[in-house]
Amino acid sequence: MAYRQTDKVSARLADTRRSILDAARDLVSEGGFAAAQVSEVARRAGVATGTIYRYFSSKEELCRQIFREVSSQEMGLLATIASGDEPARTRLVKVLRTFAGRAVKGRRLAYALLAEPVDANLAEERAFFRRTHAEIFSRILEDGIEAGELPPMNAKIAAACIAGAIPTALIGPLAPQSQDLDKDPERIVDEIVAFCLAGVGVAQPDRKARKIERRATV
Amino acid sequence: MAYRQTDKVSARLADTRRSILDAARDLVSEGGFAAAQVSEVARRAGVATGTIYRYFSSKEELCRQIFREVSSQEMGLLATIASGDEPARTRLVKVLRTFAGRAVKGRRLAYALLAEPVDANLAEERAFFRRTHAEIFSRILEDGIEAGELPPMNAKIAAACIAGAIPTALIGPLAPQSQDLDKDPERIVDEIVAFCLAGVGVAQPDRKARKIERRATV
DNA sequence: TCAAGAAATGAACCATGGTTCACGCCCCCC
DNA sequence: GGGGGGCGTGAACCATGGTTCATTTCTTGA
Repeated sequence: MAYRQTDKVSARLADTRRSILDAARDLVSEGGFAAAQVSEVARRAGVATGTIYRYFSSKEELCRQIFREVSSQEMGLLATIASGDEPARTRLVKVLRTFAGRAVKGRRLAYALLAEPVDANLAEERAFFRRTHAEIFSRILEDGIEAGELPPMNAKIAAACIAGAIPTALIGPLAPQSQDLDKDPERIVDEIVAFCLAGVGVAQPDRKARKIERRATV
Repeated sequence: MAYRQTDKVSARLADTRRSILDAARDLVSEGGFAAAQVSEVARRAGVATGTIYRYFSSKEELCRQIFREVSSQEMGLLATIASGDEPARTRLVKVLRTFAGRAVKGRRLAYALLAEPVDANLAEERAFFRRTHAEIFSRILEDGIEAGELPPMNAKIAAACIAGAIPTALIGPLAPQSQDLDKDPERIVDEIVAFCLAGVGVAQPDRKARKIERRATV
């Protein structure tokens, strides 16, 4: 025996792994998963193509990691708001505004996570991500129905509608022009959230009330 | 000069073209665009692979044709309802129920048209399709707002929300189990349409009224 | 310093699936 | 019926992009 991994080395390995993940994530948030070609990731991370395969068994696994890292961060944010002890309607407004607001800010990334064409394996990961969204929405709705804050409805279906409406109205061919989104994102987010709230039977607050609630979100 | 295309020949050519298109469309509605590989289309149509290229300059063009044929049929259906002279709210209900109803019935095809990963060129075609949908919705909404049947809102954004909510709630990972959709499609369609109507400020009709309107849709 | 083994390398490899093309056949007109 | 095409064929070709692996370059303990 003449070689055993020392701390210094394993730290360097961890660094390399990290820099590969970072490179991949950057590429994804710039140009979607399509831009994250193995050789390009390697170039960015400053390693050889083959090196990627010492850290990830396949491109698919690398992409999956990226997906998990990014999406779990987003979901954590929403889950925290959702599990607060405020009234359901308040939590609902905050969650929707946060979801929409973050999608606007990180449009390219949101596109990659929610809408970009990906292959079957990544699609699974995405399905999980979206289902978690829907579950967060639907749990709040159920709370609200139980508490009499919201009218009775099929919460799962309403949640799916919300999870479809918000990204569609913000990303992709039905979204407003990108420049308009940058110019006045709040107005557009307001409008979309208003649609969803009305959809689940929340009477619209007037503009002044809206402004107050707005402060409470990311 | 010793050859000029005769009627018999051009009829045969048209037939072949048609059978290629049919084969491709069948494959798409069975397994999405992914299943429509050139060699497979050729096999189904009973011609050689190379023959496809005597009728279509590329696979992309073939797919585009399929897309147009199928989607223009769907859009025509909606456009007809939309341009009727009934009150905006009635037209809206009919259009939404038709859109949702057809998506449920032809789920695989709807998936291919609306959600399946496709490459950039087909994505353009899809964008057109979806924009047309949104335009149909938004025109009705504008009519309704103008007539005082609907509250003021940004019709374009609301239309995008609708165009996102309905497919998301019916197709893909957030849709109910396929067997549940088959068991009682109407109930689910009702629920989704109710969400969208509420979203644009239409007070919910009670169940009896709904049943009457239901008869009026495809 | 040296041997043993891990880590890194990147050019070659391979799988997939669209596209081409040299050839044979059929159709038209003289 | 013969010649000048267009039409049909399908095996070969090619482009893309992920994956491998023989080789080289560290690292480590003796």
